[in-house]
Amino acid sequence: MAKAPKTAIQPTREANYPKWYQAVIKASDLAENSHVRGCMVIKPWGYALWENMQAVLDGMFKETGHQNAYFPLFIPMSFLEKEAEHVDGFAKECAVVTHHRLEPGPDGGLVPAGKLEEPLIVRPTSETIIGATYAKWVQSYRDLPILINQWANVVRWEMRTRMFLRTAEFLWQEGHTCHATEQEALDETRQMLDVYAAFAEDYMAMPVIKGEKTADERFPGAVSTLSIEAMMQDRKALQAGTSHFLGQNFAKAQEIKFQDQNGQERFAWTTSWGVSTRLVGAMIMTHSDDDGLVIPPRLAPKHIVLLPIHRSDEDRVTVMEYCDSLKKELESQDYNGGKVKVEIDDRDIRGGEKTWHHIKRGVPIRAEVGPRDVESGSVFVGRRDLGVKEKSSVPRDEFVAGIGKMLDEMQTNLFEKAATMRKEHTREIDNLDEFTAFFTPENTNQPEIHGGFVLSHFHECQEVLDAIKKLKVTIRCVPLEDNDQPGTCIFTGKPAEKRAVFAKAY
RNA sequence: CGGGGCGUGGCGCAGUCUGGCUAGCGCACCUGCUUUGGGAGCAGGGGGUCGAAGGUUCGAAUCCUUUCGCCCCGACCA
Repeated sequence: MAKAPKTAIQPTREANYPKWYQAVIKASDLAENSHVRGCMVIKPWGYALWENMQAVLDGMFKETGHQNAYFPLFIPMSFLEKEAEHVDGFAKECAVVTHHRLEPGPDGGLVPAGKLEEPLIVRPTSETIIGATYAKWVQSYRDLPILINQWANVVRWEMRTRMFLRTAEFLWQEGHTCHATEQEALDETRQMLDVYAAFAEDYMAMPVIKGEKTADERFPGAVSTLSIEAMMQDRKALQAGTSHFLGQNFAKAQEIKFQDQNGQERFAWTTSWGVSTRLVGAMIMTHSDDDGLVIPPRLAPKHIVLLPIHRSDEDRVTVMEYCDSLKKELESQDYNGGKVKVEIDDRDIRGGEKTWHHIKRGVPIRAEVGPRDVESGSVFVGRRDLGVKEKSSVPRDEFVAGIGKMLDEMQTNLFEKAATMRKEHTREIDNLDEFTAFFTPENTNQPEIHGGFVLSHFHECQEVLDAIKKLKVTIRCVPLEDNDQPGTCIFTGKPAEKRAVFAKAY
């Protein structure tokens, strides 16, 4: 017996969280670094997860009246220049296309030739090009609203990248809507935030706080930015989705105008909202453990893996027959608006290795089937959200009939676990000393997991920002719900209407 | 872009300070035998010229110069 490591993933979360995160991605086969700096290759298992996220979100967008469309990858540079704040926000991270042809160079390689008259930027986000298009589409109030989403890739030339959390190129969806009235646009902004929150909680099993960003954290060019914020297992915050009320800023910059019922010419009101492959990172950091990935059942590409165990050829035949028919029965069971997804892993490798393979990849349920199980009409079941050794024998009929319930239980369990974790590390703080202590690690020499979410009253001003910057803390958002008690800003002593969520963040 | 670290078979590393036997080790891989409700054991085997370029030297993974890339921390950000 080889000395099996205590955990499949090393280092553990406690020992080194960032390294653990990378190790999980590698061990679970989600993605890997590519030959291009800052860009990743999303492998089949990771992409299947993203596809599941896409499918659910896409359904939610359509239920709320949106349609998909597609706009160009390239944006003329002049488009970006039209909205001043927008330029400031994105100019530094734009990839720029300046040529359209390659020619043999003097040293044998290729050199760019055919300089473009106007450089094109690779979209970091599409407000400008979509806005310019909407300007052509909108003449009358009868043309509104426009409710469009696009699934796309965008490029932001970030200084520092991290797989899924921040890559130079990433996949996302961006909704862009255009309305006749301010209220309608505001309602849309809030509606899509609620959609994101519902997705995060109901599908990702990830509790989130819905809130509004302060001015310094706002999307460049937006009037207000709403976000959902989640707590990762290292107690840092991750912005998991944003919904922006753009007011008339982009409409004015790009002349999205229409005539209203009274023949008056008016600027439209626009919104934009998006979530990205960052959600995969959020999912990893919310649920995974020191044995690898844990996938909430409602997003899992496979719900159950059947692991046949057999020695003789004779056993093999009966075990495989049993597995095949069990697979069919399971696949006829309803789950989450579809059917249960089952895989039989009959690869000719050691049983232990096979089991760990699926543990590391986060398959929700493992069911071992050997001659003994065949004989007794049962299966030996292990759940990814429980201990590796917490396996139990379940009668086959019971297993099949209860599979939906078991997956639901696991889904709920994951959410509860995450919610409990967040609750334990969230507190209301009403004085600065306590606040400072909360965000100061005990051992400054080594990175350690500390802090969490703090709800404190604040008066939005530079003084507050300077104070928290020293602690490497940011204002995540001002919660939209249960936040009506006025108080005193713990940094300035000024009266404050609301509390904000303070946290260290990704 | 600032600070730190690292590039040696598929992966993880040792060797580099103090140049010198055919460049090692673990895992993975291949073959055989054994084992089989569990990340197997034994035996045999294949694969690297040490990120790249230049230099010093009788001799360079090791010293010097230049360069490319990656990771971590910071600033910035979905």
